[in-house]
Amino acid sequence: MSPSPSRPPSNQRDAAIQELRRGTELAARLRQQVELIPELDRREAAVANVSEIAEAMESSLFILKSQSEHSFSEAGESMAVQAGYGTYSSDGGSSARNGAVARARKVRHRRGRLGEEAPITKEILTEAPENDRFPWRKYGEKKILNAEYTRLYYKCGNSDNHSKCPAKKYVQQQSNSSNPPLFNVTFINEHTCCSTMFPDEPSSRSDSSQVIDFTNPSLPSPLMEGAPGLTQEEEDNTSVSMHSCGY
DNA sequence: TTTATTTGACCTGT
DNA sequence: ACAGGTCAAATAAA
Repeated sequence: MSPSPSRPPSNQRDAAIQELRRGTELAARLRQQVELIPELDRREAAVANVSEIAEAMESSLFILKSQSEHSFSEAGESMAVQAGYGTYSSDGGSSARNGAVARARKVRHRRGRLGEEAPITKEILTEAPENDRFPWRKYGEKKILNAEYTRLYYKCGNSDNHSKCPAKKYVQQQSNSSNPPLFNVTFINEHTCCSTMFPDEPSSRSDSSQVIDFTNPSLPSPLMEGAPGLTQEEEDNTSVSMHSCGY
């Protein structure tokens, strides 16, 4: 309805994407280097940090790419974004289905038949499945055939409030129990809420999710621990206006 | 008291 | 029939 909020020009976005790609590569190199640290504790801590850096890069890349895709095809044409170590497809093989519930006699939209857009999925392998700076709420857990660990189901913490964010993720611990354990995380749908959680900051009362506009270039990276200057009240005042932020 | 998580039931697609 | 995904009542935690 409302006109889409102003976005950075595409050339700026492309430049940012390029920089983020470079950052991702550098993080990969850095990881190789820190893996040479002889002390186990320090090595693991460093590897974890580098992984987080890489994830932050990925998230930012994904956000920017989602935006540029949207600017080309608003109507949810099949998106093909390749992002670092994550694969991205318009129908991630597992084809997330919408369930339905009889108990509540709710009529829910069925899975897209012909012409209905498939959910956007993105799969990554990570040691820290929680650490993607979005507020997730667990809604299910399931034993999966031939999987050693149960699969956990999360939806965006803003799925129930006004923004009706459709984003979900499935977390599956890899059976080869490496140390630290690896998790296969499948993201379903983009975030429409642009919310992130900053563990170091107390969440505000009655609105546990913090609404941050990731598209705002003035924002410091959420990766910086305890990053100051995030005035989310300002975001609230500007009513956030639903950026399609992706991850 | 409110909010988040757990868990068994039930759904859909294959 | 089975596997995977979702719901919502029950429960736990804040």
